[in-house]
Amino acid sequence: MNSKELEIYKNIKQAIVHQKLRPNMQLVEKEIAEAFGVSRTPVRNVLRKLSYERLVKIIENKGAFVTWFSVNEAKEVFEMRQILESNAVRYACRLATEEQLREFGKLVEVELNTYQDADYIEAIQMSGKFHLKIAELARNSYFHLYLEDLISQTSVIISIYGESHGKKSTCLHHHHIYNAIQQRDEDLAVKLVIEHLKEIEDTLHFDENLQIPASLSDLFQNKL
Amino acid sequence: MNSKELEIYKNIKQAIVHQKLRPNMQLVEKEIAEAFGVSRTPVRNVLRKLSYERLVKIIENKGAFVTWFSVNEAKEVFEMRQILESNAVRYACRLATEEQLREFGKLVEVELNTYQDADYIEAIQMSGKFHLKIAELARNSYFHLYLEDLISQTSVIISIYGESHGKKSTCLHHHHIYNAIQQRDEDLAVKLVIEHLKEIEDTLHFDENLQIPASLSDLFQNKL
DNA sequence: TAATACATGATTGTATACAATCTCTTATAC
DNA sequence: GTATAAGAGATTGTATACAATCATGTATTA
Repeated sequence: MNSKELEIYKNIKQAIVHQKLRPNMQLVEKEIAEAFGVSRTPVRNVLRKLSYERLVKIIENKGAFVTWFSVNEAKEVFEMRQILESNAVRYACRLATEEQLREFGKLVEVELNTYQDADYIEAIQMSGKFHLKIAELARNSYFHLYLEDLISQTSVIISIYGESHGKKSTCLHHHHIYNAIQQRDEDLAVKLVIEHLKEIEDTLHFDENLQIPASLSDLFQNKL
Repeated sequence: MNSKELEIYKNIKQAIVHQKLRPNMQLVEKEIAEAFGVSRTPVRNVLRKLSYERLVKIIENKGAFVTWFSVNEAKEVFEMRQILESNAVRYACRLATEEQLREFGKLVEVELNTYQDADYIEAIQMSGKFHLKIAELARNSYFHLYLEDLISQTSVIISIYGESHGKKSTCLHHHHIYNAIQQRDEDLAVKLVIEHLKEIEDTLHFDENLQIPASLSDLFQNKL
């Protein structure tokens, strides 16, 4: 992916993760192409990449839509995050250098400060960075590869089923997890990560019948 | 991905996994397009998908090449497989229905028979199916999603560093693992899976300096 | 002879034109 | 009035033409 596509990719992904683009919304190639001053070709490449990350669902001859996660799909995401992150944090405890831990400490500090003048969108971003930092410390690029996607998906899931981001507790949890890693207390760190993920999941209101309409015509099309 | 692209995708992926296309070989768009009687457009889409699966590496303005895995990358693959498969097999023990276990049993039988008239390529395929079946039984689509890729990557890694596939021991291991799952003995199943993966990894000869040339010009380019 | 510059060919990257498909409207028949 | 069919518009899918880039080979010059 070259710089032009990367630019488009980052923008769309951010719009989805920041919940500017809501689940089920259609992403029309031509509109995006015109917005970025390019042809449809690079846009199509970006939409495909996003579909492999499950942030976008492409339906043949219909188009690309921001992914709607069913209750079951959402639970799968949390389950896989628990598996990967509990392993990652264990590896992190064993493998992180003192240098890396200091850097990690700074990140946690910044997150705490960011929370003070809490911008919702910044909170999403900071929280994601925290979790991905643990993946980095674990020294296996697949942790980062997979968790990058799963964490982005979590943002969409939260935008569907709840209002969890930016909670004060998130920051405190992160700080406790950091402390455990810093003291290289594997078992405690794993326990805290699992609890943390559980708490996020528990703030959600899983309603099978919930539907966010992508447009007014969508909302009313069955009522005429 | 539509049926046309799927056809191309399956063919190229199979050629890589079956080691017809060797690591570092270039995949020229035009050649592939002509071979399948299509334009470059769908071929490019397929190559991109394969690059997201890490079977192909795309270098800007140079082209697509079958991925070469470094020793470190190879070890990451095995490490992540151990994490995912040990979890998957645990879930499988808990969640698989009796019906699913019977089906699984048949698969193991077939694998044993296939081994008798052992075709190397069939052995690769059967072994992959076994591992992916466990991912299915675990009832979380991410197991299958991730392991599908990791298992394909393993084939390429074996083609670089060793000659492990099709061993008799593989089949026996699989049978033992199946028995453990069938008896829902989680801890035993996990232990056997970890041992099995370790043994595959141990048959490899990790040589940092190993290089498979993609062509003669590649081989001699540093010697002139 | 060695090094640089230029030209050529091959390959990938992008834009665009056209084909196929789907959706929604309108018209027609019953 | 309802249901079916035809048609227009919008959107995606594919092929192709052209642009950009890279690698190779040749020629020129010191």
